[in-house]
Amino acid sequence: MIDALISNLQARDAISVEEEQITRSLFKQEVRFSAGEDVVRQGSRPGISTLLLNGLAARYKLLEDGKRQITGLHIGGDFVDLHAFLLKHMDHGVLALTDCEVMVAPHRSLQTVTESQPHLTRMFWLLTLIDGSIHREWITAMGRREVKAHMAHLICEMFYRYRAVGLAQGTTFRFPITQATLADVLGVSTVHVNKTLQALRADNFVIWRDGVIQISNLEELEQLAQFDPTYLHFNREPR
Amino acid sequence: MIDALISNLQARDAISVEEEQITRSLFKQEVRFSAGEDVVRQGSRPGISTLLLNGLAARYKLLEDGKRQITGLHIGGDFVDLHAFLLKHMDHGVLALTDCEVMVAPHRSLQTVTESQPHLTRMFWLLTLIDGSIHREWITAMGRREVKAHMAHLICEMFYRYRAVGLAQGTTFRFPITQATLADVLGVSTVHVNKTLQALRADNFVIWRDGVIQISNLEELEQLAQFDPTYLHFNREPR
DNA sequence: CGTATATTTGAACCTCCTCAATAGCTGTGG
DNA sequence: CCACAGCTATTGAGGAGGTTCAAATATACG
Repeated sequence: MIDALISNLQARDAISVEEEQITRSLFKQEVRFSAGEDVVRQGSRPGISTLLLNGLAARYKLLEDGKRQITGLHIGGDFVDLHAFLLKHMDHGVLALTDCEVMVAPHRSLQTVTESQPHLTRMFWLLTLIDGSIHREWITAMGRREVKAHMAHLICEMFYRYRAVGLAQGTTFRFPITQATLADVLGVSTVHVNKTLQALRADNFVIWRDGVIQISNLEELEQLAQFDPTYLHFNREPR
Repeated sequence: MIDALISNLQARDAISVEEEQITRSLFKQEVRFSAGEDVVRQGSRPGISTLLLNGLAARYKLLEDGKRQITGLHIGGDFVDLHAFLLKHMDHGVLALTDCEVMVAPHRSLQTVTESQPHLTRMFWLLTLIDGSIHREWITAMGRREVKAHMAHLICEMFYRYRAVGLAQGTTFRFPITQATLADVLGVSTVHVNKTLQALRADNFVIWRDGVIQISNLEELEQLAQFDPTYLHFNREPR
């Protein structure tokens, strides 16, 4: 199931057979986390980086007053804490929102890649740059979109990302997140998430039940969200 | 004045004399931008990356409805659009907030670095990862801090960053940003920026006049902001 | 000295929050 | 098989934080 990572790479540039093999060989033992468990702890210094095979995970920061903000969502095929390879210190945590299967790559293996595989190194670098690009879009959504448009934007983003790894059927995809968690993504209260969600349903933008989202009209939803998928950089070109 | 970039690198790991020379040789012609000019245009595909020598610049996104969100601030020594080297397409613009001097590095030179200088490559990668780390902190501030604390947090961050490149005298530093621009950083209205700033002044946290900030009591300001400089990764270690 | 830019102020309004209670769902043990 | 616990979703009401609009007041510049 490292295939999803390969898909994510192939979606951005051609990956040679050798590079694919090297990438696959990076990951050793498989580990499972239950929903609610920390995959990576805030403040730790991991010697490994984590590839999410399946499940939903969140990067988050805790404030002293107990508030939580989720700064990123990750699905199968995401190299969740690749950045720890160079940052060394985790300034945030990674939480399993559902049961998760992951595989881990020792940092010394990644080091070897950087010493001998320039193109693959650039591709890994690229993955972290796309994370950054998503961060910028989220900042924009938090600062300058009202909550309804922000939520619509998030739905669009997750749809494109799930589809890219083959986890969407038409415009339907599984996105098992609770409203309380969603509140920590959007930076608003749970109550407001609930009411906003109802507004989206009432206007027939989405059908969202039992952790499954069905986008009724993608074009209209994108318009509401002012969504432009460019920032996900799903274009294949020499990097 | 590439020194500030070297400082930024040296602050995170030892850089060899050879690496320093290679880094310096990357940058060719010097270019000047006046306040208000675009350094990099949203939607463009630059063949070069830009090092800011001095001045203040902002990354920003424009929404269709005319709203603007600033997603990052950059000062002398910041490799402003290094990420364009691999992302290729600019999903946001970079704006000179004051007159700016920059130098540019052709992407093919950066390509050469990645082919032959693994450690330097990792250091450049690291710079983009620190940008990402700052993005996460901004997301958290936007989502879970009230405006007063958010503003305090930004002041703390800019102080640490200016100090790291030798541009702070004690707790005083030049930060020539208008309140309207600050509003686009914090994601609030200009009116509210003004009132929040007055509150910070009234409580004697800062003296901010003519583009110069003097932090009256850093410790108290950091407490108000719940500021922890860890995310700036100002620690020197093997990367 | 007039024009443009930046800051400051006031008032009405609205988004979103907090607090608190209700209702539905799922799994577990007696 | 029911009772209960625990989690998730939903609802209502009052209140705080932040917005918008509009105008007044600096401040800078040629």
